[in-house]
Amino acid sequence: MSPFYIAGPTGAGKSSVALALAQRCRGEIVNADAFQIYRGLDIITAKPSPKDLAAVPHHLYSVIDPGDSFNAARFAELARPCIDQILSRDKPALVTGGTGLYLKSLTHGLSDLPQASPELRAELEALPLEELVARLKELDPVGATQTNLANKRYVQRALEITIQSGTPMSTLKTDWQQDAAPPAPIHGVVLTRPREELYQRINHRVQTMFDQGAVEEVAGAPALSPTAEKAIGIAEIRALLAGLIDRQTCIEQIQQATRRFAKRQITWFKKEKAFQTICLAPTDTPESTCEKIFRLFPDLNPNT
RNA sequence: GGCUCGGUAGCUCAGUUGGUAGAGCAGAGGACUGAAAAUCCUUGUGUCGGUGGUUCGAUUCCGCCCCGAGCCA
Repeated sequence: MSPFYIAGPTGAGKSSVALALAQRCRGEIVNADAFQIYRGLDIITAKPSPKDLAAVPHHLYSVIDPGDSFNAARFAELARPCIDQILSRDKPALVTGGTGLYLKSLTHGLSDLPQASPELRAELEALPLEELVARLKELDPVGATQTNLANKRYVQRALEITIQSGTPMSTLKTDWQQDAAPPAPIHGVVLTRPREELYQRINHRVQTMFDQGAVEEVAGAPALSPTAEKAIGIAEIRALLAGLIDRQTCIEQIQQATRRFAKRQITWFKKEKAFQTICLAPTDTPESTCEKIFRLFPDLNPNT
């Protein structure tokens, strides 16, 4: 048995569909969102409500200290046993989230690569991009052709792998081709909406976050790790708290950043051919969406 | 009513010593193997406010009109 994935851009309604689906098929939900995994920041990361979290088993929500750094490999290490355990109890595991890389770490696995090294990273960070590119070309010429050399972060990572392992990154990376046979059958859906509607939902949701106390949440947040700090809204709300922008501007900036993020997610999921895309309409409810999913995946339906 | 500035891409503006125009932002598209809500790449034709005139040719010069802002009555 394999898990069932519920992916899609932010604001499409993944969480409520996952909840309804879990209730219908006695499933358990596993989080695949890079920020809902941290403790705290419940409002700003749009976590399911306490009521929803209590309604069916939810896993990997609020399990990482926001002062800790986290990454895709650690996610996969946590998620795999969690999924296996659910499946071993003969329950559907509904992996739900919008972080494409995290989902892919489960569907396709990650190559066996060295972990991030804060010291090396800081050292590389100090160097100009041209210098990093030159070093990569020297240490791993093949890898240099496979890396986006305009993206400093990718060049840094390629160097980090090569330097730490002593082996060129290009020979360590396993094949991740789209058409290559995945390690296991992949079942899942991408839930999306027409662009205009999705954007309206995002705008509305950000407004609601402010009504619910997003500003107070960020003001009272503990020290955040560099990774946790990247959640959309934190920088904006801090600017508001510092008096650099007003509330309306802050809301608009967060809405815009979220819309852009959703667009990037849409781009990512477009090429995830293993997932069935379901484009939802305003009239769709979590229930009606479940029916659509059951039609595509009859095995999930407990009544068949 | 008079005078002075403005009116150019969705927004803020640049520019054309007369040969129909370009930046930033917004928007759109794309990439993605341990920072991924991150990071990076690509992408700019618009009655140059309207209308007459001068000119081979006007968004550019001139007249009038319309719309803003300011000053003087």
